[in-house]
Amino acid sequence: MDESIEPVEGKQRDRARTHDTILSAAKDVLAADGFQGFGINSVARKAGCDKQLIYRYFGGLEGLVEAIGADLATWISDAAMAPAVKPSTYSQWAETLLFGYMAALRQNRLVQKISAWEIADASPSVRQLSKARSIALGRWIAGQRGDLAPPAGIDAAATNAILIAATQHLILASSTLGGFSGLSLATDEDWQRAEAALATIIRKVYAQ
Amino acid sequence: MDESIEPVEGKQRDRARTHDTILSAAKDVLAADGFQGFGINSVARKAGCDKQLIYRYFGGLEGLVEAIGADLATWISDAAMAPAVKPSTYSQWAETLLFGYMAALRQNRLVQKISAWEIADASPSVRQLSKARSIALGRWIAGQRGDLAPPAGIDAAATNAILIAATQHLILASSTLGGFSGLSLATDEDWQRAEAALATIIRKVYAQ
DNA sequence: ATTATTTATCACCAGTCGGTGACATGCGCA
DNA sequence: TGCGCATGTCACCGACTGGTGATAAATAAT
Repeated sequence: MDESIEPVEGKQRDRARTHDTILSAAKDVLAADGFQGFGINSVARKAGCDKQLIYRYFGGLEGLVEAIGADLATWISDAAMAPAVKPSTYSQWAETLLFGYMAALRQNRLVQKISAWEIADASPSVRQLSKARSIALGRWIAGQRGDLAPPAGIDAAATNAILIAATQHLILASSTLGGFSGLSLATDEDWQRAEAALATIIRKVYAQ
Repeated sequence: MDESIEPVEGKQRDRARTHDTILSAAKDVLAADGFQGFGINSVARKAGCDKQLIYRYFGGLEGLVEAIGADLATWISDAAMAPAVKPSTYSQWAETLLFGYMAALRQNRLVQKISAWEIADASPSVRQLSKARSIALGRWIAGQRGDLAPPAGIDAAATNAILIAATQHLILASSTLGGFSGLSLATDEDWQRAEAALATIIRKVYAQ
């Protein structure tokens, strides 16, 4: 008999490859079915391998989540491009930062999900992932920081938190509900409208 | 023997009472453990009765969720008090509406949870509850609507959606993370600071 | 007093979960 | 060649899940 027929495509005794397959399957399950359907069995099914391997290579679910977190260490720096022009006013700087964050978050579904779980669920696994997300975000903001000062009499920290909260909430709502509070957020035009409104707020609040 | 000793407190063959016990246990489980731990068995355990009764009185989990939704029909009208003075500018009206919503949402943990699940999870049960929430909210807003017009050149619908999104996100983040984006939201002073920043935004954007 | 009906409980089902120990198989090394 | 280790597979465990049919017990109707 010729046993070289059909090597079964992937059962090729390659630890590194299997490791990566599991990791990517885990991220898929997480992004698709949420933390609800996330478990040893579902990840193993998705990866097409035995769950025993997850224990061997990651030490169980906990280690798997840790590995995903490590994989997320640079999500925002990878996604948000550097500003084209150096901002010359605090208002410009805030706008650049907010839109950079918006673009980066919009194109990473997994990070969106994590941001949503952060406020919906307080399970240890979520904490782990949200910590990784937060660290990456903090590093990115620190890198963007300039020496511009906000106008006097404005609580910039609170205002920025509000603007970021709004941005984040709109993105999360759009990806599950397709909009928020009567504002549709499906098409690019919808988002241009939202961006325009945000820009107006920033300019009016941070007007020198 | 005296069999009147110890009537076992609640196993008194009272359908209405058992019905209410189950409903309130369901809301407790939902608010405490989230949708994760919400199920026939856990609700029955919490209510201290047999799960069969949930099928009999509510037709299963689905009917139970429906009943909870009906219970939520007036959450915001019950919580948000009527404005003390009738607003005379659009800016004032927006501020009143936003702070009313904020107060109502802050004091109802279950509705907070539902709002969070809305954007984190898309399960049918969540959709059901979030629909009930949304209807109650819409009715309330319609009741508050006046005949004031926003300043020209301002996209009021988008701006209001942004402000509501920010408010909602800050509340949800505060109850699970204790704050957002470096802004602490634990004490009343923290919230006064957030409210002040929101009021400033509204006044600057909606300045006539 | 004797039925009927409602209310509540129990035992059990198939299925899934996370987790583990035993086993097969292929690869590199001696 | 054969040995040993790394890789992958399988069968099984106890616990839990949603769901259902049969049964006990208390109340209402006759």
